[in-house]
Amino acid sequence: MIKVRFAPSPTGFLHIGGLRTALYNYLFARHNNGIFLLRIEDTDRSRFVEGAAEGLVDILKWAGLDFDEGPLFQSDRLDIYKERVDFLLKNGFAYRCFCSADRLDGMRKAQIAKKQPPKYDGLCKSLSPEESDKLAKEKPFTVRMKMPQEEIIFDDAIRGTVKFHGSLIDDQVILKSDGYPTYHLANVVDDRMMGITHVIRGEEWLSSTPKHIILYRYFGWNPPVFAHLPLLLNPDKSKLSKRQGDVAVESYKEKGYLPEAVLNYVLLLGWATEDSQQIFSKEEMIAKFSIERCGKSGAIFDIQKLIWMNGEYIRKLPIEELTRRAIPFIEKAGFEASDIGYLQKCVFLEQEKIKLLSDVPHLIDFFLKDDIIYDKNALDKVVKKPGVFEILNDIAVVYSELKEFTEQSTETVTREYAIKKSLKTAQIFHPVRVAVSGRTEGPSLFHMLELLGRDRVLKRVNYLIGEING
RNA sequence: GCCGCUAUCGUCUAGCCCGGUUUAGGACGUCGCCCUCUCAAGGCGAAGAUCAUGGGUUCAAAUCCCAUUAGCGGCACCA
Repeated sequence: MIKVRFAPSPTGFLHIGGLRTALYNYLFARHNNGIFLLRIEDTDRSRFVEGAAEGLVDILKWAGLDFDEGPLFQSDRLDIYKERVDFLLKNGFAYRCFCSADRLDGMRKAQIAKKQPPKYDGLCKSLSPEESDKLAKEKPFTVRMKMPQEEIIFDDAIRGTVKFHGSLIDDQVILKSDGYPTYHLANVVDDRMMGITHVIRGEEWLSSTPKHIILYRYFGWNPPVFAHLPLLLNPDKSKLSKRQGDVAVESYKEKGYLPEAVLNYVLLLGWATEDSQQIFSKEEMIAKFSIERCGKSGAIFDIQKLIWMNGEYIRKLPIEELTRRAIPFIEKAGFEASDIGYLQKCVFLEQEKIKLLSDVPHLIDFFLKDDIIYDKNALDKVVKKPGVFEILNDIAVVYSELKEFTEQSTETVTREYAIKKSLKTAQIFHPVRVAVSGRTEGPSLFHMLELLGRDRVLKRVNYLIGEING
């Protein structure tokens, strides 16, 4: 039975790169009818952020990456790690280290200054068991694993065979002086005890993997399959970071990206099909995903393509659904959103123009409020032209004489008026558009007029006539 | 500094494992044309890649081999 996990630490919001890792794990599990587990790696008390774990669960839910087990918290499992550390200590695979943080720090700085690799000098390694036991009662200590001085070779499902030499790797701290395990220990122990078969994680873990391999060996366990995903990059090719744009999935949600689009976009950052398919339903993702087709090189996060993709998904959404999702944004902009039927009509007229849900309030605001703002540019370009005053006056009369004020009837009489006056239709359409909406761009004119209704249309046209006069 | 990973259009990538079907394919973006009451959307088209560089192997290399370079990642009592 295939089993994978997503194992974030609760130190803040979910990173967009983390979302991709979670997605790949999720897809791999679903594709293989396996299990997807969520584990919260909260072993660093100094970086713990209140509410972060809940936030992680919420945003995963928003993204639709439902997990089958968890969330499991490492802080609930301290006894288990402690027991494993004792095992290592007893078998000589690890030793207590009583060096102070100051000593370690000074040593590291000196090594770096001498252009040497920063590495623990092994001072406490030579302590006898008796000395170690005695000191342990007096001083705080950490526990370090012993790195064997040999070549460590492992297979990565994405990168193939990878080799490191143990002599170059530090005797890693696996238990901190506060009694909490470090990532390396907790990760290995949990993956084993939770039955994880495939570890799919970011490339930043590749060089730690030999430590994990050795821990598995010390415990007498078979390691899982490792797959290290390429990193997500800033436009300058450095590891994607806060400084150069949004990395929190939460902020994409707030900006009005659809989870389907974010997932689909992130899917393509490091994975592709042979035919370079771009748009995937979730079912297709699950059906087609495979680790073998993951790329090896880092991918720059291109917001332009995400925006395009979001537009694609928005255009495909049924109008009821689109409106439902847009309502929080409409309300946030200060508009009343109780008349769903009316909002649906407004949103429908603008659907093909929406890139982000947060665009919606602005796109439809002239349907929702009376004191519309006339765009300066629109006034200059369209209204301040000779003949506009007369046209608007005539049109107001024509519209007021209409029996029924509909898309069809308004179009018919407007075109008739154009012929009668030997005007190009655009000479009438444009000023009317500006008069009723305040701007030059918008939905097709007559759909807009019908939705606005005669009263509002006449009121706005007459208002503009007054403005031209004044 | 040491270790490791990576390297195809501006960006995401296909092709590479199993050399010839590649005038290196698709997508975003850009530009042009069409449609059109505007903006979009849509349709059509264009520009854009000496396949990091240099050597081999071969009748033939983006594809195989070697070296080099560059970029990135890791080297915490962070994950």
